[in-house]
Amino acid sequence: MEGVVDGSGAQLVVAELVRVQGLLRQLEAHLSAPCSVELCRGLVAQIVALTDRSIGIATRSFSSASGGGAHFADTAPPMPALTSCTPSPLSDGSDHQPFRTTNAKKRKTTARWTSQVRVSAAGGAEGPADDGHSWRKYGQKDILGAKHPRGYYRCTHRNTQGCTATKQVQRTDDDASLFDVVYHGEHTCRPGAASAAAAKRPHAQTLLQSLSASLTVNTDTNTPLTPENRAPAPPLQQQQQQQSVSASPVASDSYGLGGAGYGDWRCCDGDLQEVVSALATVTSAPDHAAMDAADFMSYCFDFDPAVYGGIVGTPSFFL
DNA sequence: GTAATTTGACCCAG
DNA sequence: CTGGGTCAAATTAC
Repeated sequence: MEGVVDGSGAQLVVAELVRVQGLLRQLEAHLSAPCSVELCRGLVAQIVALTDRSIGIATRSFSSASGGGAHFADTAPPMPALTSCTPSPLSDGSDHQPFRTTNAKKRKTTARWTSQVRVSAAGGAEGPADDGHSWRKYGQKDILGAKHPRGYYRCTHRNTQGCTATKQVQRTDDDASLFDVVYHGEHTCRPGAASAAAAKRPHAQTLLQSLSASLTVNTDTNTPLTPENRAPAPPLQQQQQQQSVSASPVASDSYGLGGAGYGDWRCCDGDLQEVVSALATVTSAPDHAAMDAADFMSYCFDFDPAVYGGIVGTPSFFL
């Protein structure tokens, strides 16, 4: 197993996780003694922000280590709690060319495919988990050969801020609790300050999922399913993925790794997936402040103090 | 009253 | 001609 990513990125992620650990310990201390709810909320906010940064660092590390493109795996198996990017009904012949460049009056010409993920329903079965953005449904179509209709959404801020991001959501045929979500374009809107971080990195959970999926190990060969040995995707599709990532805010913000290439950060995919899962959970936990410290850490990190003596410590996947 | 959703029609690529 | 994506009027929700 050798998901190889950038070494400096690894150091940054470790540093961020250590800070998260410190904040969690503070939170634990505060929760075990009378304290201000606002203080705890502030700590949670810092934890979320740091986690978000870690996600961004890890994402870019993997992107650079894999040739500059984020890989939205087409063959990764499903994972608990996380979405998986699986062969989808969306990926039929027509969807291999989702970005037609036309001058069609009614068709988007600027939208680019950002990601294609499979997500589980949030709580109920009405729709996939909130991805941090506000969407407005503008259409629904029955798709040939699919059991469920496809919903079309655009960013709520399209009219006010000209944000061109769109997404398509379709319940999977085989599991009604799963949704295939295809994102087009980048968010150019500027939501309120409360969600500024999310705006800066609009699909943190999506990217995490993609990151995790991209490092899924083929258990038969014990070889990571990198783009090189994964079943070949349509060339156009790969090209589009790379284009969308290279132009994304994620790839250009201040935490960038300056084009660093392969490093010596070797990842055990199982551990990585745990970390990714934990990070994704932290950023999507419904009410961090409502949990007590033990529940919070258990929920987010499957943390057992008796075993680990720490929340994160030095992640075991940094070998 | 405003915003969001629904839904049939329209448009275009293949 | 067909299927997918979008529009926009009507409807519904807040």
